[in-house]
Amino acid sequence: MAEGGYGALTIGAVAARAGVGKDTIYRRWSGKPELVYEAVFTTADTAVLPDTGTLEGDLTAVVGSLVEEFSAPAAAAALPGLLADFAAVPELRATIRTRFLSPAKERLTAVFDRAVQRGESAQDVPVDLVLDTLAGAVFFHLGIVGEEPDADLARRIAAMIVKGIEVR
Amino acid sequence: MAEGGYGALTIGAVAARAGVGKDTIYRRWSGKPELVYEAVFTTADTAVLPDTGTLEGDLTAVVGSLVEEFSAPAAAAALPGLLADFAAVPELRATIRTRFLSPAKERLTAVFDRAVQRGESAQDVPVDLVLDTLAGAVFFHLGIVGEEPDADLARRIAAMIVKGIEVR
Amino acid sequence: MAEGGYGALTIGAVAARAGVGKDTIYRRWSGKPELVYEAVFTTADTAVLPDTGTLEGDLTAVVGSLVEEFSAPAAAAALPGLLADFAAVPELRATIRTRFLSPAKERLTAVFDRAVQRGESAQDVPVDLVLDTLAGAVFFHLGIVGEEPDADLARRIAAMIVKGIEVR
Amino acid sequence: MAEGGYGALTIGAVAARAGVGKDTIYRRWSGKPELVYEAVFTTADTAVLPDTGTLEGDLTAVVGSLVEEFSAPAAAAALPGLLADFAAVPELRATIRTRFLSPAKERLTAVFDRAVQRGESAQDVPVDLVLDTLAGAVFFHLGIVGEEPDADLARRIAAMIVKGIEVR
DNA sequence: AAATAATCGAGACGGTACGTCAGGTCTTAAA
DNA sequence: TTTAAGACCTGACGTACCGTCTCGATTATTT
Repeated sequence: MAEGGYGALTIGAVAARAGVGKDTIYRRWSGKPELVYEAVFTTADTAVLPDTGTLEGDLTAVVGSLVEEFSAPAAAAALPGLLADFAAVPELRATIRTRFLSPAKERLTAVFDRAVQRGESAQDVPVDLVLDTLAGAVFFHLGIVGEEPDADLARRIAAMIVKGIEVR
Repeated sequence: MAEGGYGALTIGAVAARAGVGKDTIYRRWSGKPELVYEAVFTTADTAVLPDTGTLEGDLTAVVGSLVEEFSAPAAAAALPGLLADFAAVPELRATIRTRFLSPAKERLTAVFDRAVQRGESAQDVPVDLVLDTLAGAVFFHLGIVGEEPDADLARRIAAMIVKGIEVR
Repeated sequence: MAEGGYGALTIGAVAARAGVGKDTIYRRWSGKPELVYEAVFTTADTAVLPDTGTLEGDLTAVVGSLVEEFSAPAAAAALPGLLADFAAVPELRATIRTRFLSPAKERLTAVFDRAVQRGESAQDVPVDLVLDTLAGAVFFHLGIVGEEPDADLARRIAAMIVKGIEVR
Repeated sequence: MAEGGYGALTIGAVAARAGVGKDTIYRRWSGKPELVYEAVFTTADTAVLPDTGTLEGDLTAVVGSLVEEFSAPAAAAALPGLLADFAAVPELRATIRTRFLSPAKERLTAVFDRAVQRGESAQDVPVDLVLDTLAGAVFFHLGIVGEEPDADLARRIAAMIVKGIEVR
């Protein structure tokens, strides 16, 4: 992944470098997308997000973890091609949210629960849409356009969006 | 594009269906990405955006045009693979903003100019980041996750983001 | 063998159908050629050839037994590929005469002994060459060209050759 | 062919050594059997057989040309596997006589015509059966059993068979 | 009767070849 | 000069079998 990117990675080369037959790869993964996904995005991020006390602070932390996830070298190289391959197959497409966003969704839900209790947020926040927006922003900015992972990025994106959620 | 998606479209098939030699294709386009880009995203959207009088209204209109652009059948089928191919080559990657977002950027700039004059918005709005966020949200929601193009989507995304820009 | 021929027969399929592990096959036979040979050509033909009283009659009986051996369904399906595999390995090639022709050779030797005693044949008949010719004729006619096993075939081949051996 | 035999010859290796893509091979030949056949057995043997004046002499010449054809290094290495592959496919099997024996058949027919005119042979000689016998003898002796091509072989086989054809 | 050894089925494994496909370049003959 | 047609080299694909190997489970043998 790091050497040539998603497109240049071939099952045959992976097998050869692993000292393994191609069959052994195909026995465990159905193809390149599954293999790369598992290799790159399975380091379960179990760190508990801090309770910063404000919606904006919490949201910045969530976006920060997305930035971290999407800007890791292997991930950045893999993401566009990987998502394209998933999106090309209806069955795989349906799993994208779960695969890439389920930890973020849990965190986001917790963040909103706290915000509701503090009275900062309404109860009917459309979590999936917010998540798509956050992830889309990070993915497009880093993965597609290829901007460097600005240290301040998470804060700026979070700030932009938090206002639309807060109860004024 | 519409029949099999970006992955299933081959230069050979395009040439054959066009009753043309492959060379004739390569004489005009450097490869599949350029060909598909020009075929799908070149219907210059020249419609002038209405001046709705409010930042939120104007922004909704901009996001609406993005939704329209990204959810056209051929575009939705092409986008993920197309962006992945562009993103895989540094030279092409640098052109993504221009290619896909330049009309939207013009509009967005105009919208912000008006908002500044109305006192709704500060002068230093980071247009590119806002644009990445809007485009990312729309692309991820429609192109990747594959949600149907909700009629209300543009308004909801715009509403979410406009608050972060408005001067309170 | 009967279902798909020698080429379509795989050790794995044999093992599976036998409800046996592949190792169990390899523990008993060194590979496909040995396995098929033993399965198809080991039904020891112990029938004693009749003493017809003439060289031609005896020879017809010998050729007849060759025809019978080579035209059994499994044998006809196996022979070309089997012989090719044997012929490809020098050590196995050396065993072909013994494996496939030793019963016929015994009979042929006996037939010639009787013919010499009757004065029908010289003493220095080149048994191996005659045998190669008889076997080659039968194998080529049935196994390769694939002619149906004509009931009269043995007599016609024997008649053709007996004249060259008889003392005139 | 000469280096590893029919079994060790692969389309990929042929293509590589020829500096050619595999597709180019498959575009011209349907597979290994056709490729090897054309490479090894297409050097049309156009030499006119001499009219020796006797059936035995003529027949020796015909068998001699078969011996020559089947004992050329590439041919000897190819024949068993090649015939096995042809014999395994009904459509190809039907072509074996034509492919390998048609020049010999022409010669044999001419030889018999002359023999009939000289009164040495009956008119109803079963040419195909004689040819199968001659070819089978040569093939089995050289190709399968692997005997060295004895200089005298053609004469001995011809002598054995001519008697069965001659009118006595 | 318990401990040990041998044998087995299942099938994973590293290899190698298969035949197909698309990419992008090239050659040819006709327009 | 440009074109349609398609051959060409390259390299990856996903599949099939090879013969070896490692597993447990099941028998047999020994203690």
